Amino acid sequence: MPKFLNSLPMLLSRALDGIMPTYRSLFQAHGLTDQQWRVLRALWEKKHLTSAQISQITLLPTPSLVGILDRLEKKGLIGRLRSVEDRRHVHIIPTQAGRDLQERMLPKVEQIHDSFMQRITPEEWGELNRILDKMAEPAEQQSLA
Amino acid sequence: MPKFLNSLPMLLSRALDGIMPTYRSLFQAHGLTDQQWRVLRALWEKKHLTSAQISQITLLPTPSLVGILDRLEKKGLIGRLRSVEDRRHVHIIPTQAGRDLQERMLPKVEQIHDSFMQRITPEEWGELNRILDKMAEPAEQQSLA
DNA sequence: TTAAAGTAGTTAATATATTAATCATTAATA
DNA sequence: TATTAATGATTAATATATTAACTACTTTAA
Repeated sequence: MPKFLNSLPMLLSRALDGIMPTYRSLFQAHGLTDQQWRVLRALWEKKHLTSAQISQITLLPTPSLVGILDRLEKKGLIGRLRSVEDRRHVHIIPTQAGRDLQERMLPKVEQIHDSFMQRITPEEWGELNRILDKMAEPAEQQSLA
Repeated sequence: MPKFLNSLPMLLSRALDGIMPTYRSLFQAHGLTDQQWRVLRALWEKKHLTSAQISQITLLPTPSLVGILDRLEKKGLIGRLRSVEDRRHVHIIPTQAGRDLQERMLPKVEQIHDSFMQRITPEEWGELNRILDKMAEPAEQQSLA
């Protein structure tokens, strides 16, 4: 009967529920949501990225990005600039304030990451990555009429 | 620089993004969202559960459950019954239609689960559970002014 | 070169997540 | 027992996810 709790989605959700609050309290202390941080983080060391590129890196769906970018722009952390070569593209550019905020937050984010890493061995971390990527790797859609 | 993609949140998000679409297409074929299925699944073999109990089992936040239960109720899959002993509690009870739907869907859900299990060994599955639960297990909130 | 097909970003509609506040009810305590 | 504290569900406000549709712009191909 506890099969439900042992399902793959529940296992992963439980893990995320366990780790995200620690990250989130840091993000909130800097006025950001999880997703807003992800976008800033993706822009790390980049001059600019398109919305589609950010979506690919952050795994955030592009319709969600519209609002997320709106709010980051309103906070003065990024800017939007329509491309001249191809006017369909919009370059997302971190402002100086955006870069500063990233730089201030990144060490603390890495500190949290390290604290989680200390709970396991490097070998276990490698195993975790290997197993998860193997399970989630794109495959033929199975039929399920 | 690819440190971002190798973070724990991104690893787990990537895994979820990889597996959920397969489940989701099944849920959608039966007119349910991921969360609605989770609630039905939690009620499996139960006479009734309170909203708080469902939240604990499914990891769905109770404010979200209000709407989720509303929609399940509107579909005739569950019913709500205020407790007589303690009028603060509301019993969530699957209807016959709800039980029938669960029963029809469960084999296919397990089939999907099995298909993912076939990608790894039982030992790897054990490792995955052990490592993730170790990383996400509740600990002292770390300071992060 | 013009109509058709493709692309990037966005809007729209609905469902859920997050945090705080509220409401009714029950438990605890002076 | 009158008050206060605690509890369970809900509401409210804002942010995001999901799917489909749409718009402006580009590329392709007749």
